[in-house]
Amino acid sequence: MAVQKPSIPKGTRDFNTNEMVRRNYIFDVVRNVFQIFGYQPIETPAMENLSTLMGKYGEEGDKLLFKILNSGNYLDGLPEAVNGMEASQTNRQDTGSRLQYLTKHIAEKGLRYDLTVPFARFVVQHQNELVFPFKRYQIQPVWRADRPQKGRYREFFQCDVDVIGSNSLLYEVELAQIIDAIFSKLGLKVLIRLNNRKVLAGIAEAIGAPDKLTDITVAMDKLDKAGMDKVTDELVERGLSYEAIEKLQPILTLEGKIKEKFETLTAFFKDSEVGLKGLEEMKTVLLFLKDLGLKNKFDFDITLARGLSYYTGTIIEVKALEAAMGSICGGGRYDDLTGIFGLPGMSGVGISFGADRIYDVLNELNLFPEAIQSATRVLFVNFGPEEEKYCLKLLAVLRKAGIPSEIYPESAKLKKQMEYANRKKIPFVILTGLNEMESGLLTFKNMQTGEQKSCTADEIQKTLTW
RNA sequence: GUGGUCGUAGCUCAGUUGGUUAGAGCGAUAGAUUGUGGAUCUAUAGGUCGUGGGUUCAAGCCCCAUCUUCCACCCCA
Repeated sequence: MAVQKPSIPKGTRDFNTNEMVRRNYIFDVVRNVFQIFGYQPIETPAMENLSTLMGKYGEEGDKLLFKILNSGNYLDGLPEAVNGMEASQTNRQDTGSRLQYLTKHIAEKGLRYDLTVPFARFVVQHQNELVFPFKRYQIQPVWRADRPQKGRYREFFQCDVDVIGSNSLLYEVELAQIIDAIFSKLGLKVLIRLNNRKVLAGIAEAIGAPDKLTDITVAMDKLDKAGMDKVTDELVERGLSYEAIEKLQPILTLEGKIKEKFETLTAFFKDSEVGLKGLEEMKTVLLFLKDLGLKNKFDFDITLARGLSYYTGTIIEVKALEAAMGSICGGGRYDDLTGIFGLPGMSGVGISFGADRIYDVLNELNLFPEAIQSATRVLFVNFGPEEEKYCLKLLAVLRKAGIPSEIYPESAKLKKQMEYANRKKIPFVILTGLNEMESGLLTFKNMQTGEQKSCTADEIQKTLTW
């Protein structure tokens, strides 16, 4: 058989031991903070029924879903018409609908696109077993059939925290605290941007275009990247009247202190109930945060939009201040995500940390602690069968004391064994030959400084115990 | 989905207007050194030039397709 070149699918990656140690460091920090705030873990399957996933992420999202081909002869039961259509209908629209029809028949499962929608499904399915408000965290990979580029992968890990079954704004505050705690622990300076969908709805209402909410937000979101001219162009393109745009512009360029933004917007929203409600919510959250004194900066940013269609209240996005990377954490409140699965009136709020992007940023800024680099702390050199037996007992003692340790598997040349320790960055080596066995004093070498001394097993254990 | 970009040894990269047997550095392995790693020296191994077609007397180099990498747009973590 011909040898095939090993490879993995586009946008996926292997992680070597070094990378995994660092990734686990991130997961550990995140998990610990989640737990401290009283969240509990769940997991859901990598694949969901397509009916669960479709239509939850907007039109774009549907296209980015990885679909799983049915097992068996998936062409069975497919109407002849689908194949017959091929020749006769060639225009693009028909191809589209034919594809949609075909997909529905040959694929009924898909890989999850995020953790929030599966969570909503989970909550509805297990509603009778859960205690509400239900606080859960979930750290698992998700998949998107996107084109890979900087900070964008087809398989990546999300770390979600959500609470469902309460509309208390205390949870918004709690999530901001979680963000602050995690990034502080990771040593990453971030900006927490906050906004509220109701504020955005209020803006659309106040400029007389309530039906254009999505168009307005999508365009607005690009303000810092594209600039006012481009945003205006896009708004025109999306069918907004000049009058509306004129009203919108002063709001978009709103700068300065949070207090001033509130004053301007309160006046702006005098006829918009939803806008005022959004402002009220924002005010509550921001006052709490101000009082709590977070380590990281936060800001009320009305240009923050966030695409996912299910958000209804607060929206949150976090950016690293010292690295060029998209958002590394985002989320918001969704008032009725469970409604579609038959459980209405269940408000939830949650955020998602993008582990892979956080990794890239920490790596770029050299923020991974040195101490996590090596796993094994001490290596026993192997001098032969007798010595082996002797060392195995000492090894068991060290391991029982919680010291990661190992023995070289054969009595190879010392050079080779030392090199092994060196390359694995094992900080200490114990040499136990016949001399040492007789005297009971082991040769203990520090690989970093190069110095070595004779010690008893007890002394070594003490040195290695922190 | 749209536009661009990259691919030669494990890694980073040379490779002339298309012309014999495709090179270097680092790394790896072995030895110099039989109880001591990092430094030095010596030797050795390692390549279907991403893949598949095509043009040509001749292709790493030119053409087409395809896969992959990276980047921008769209969208997003």
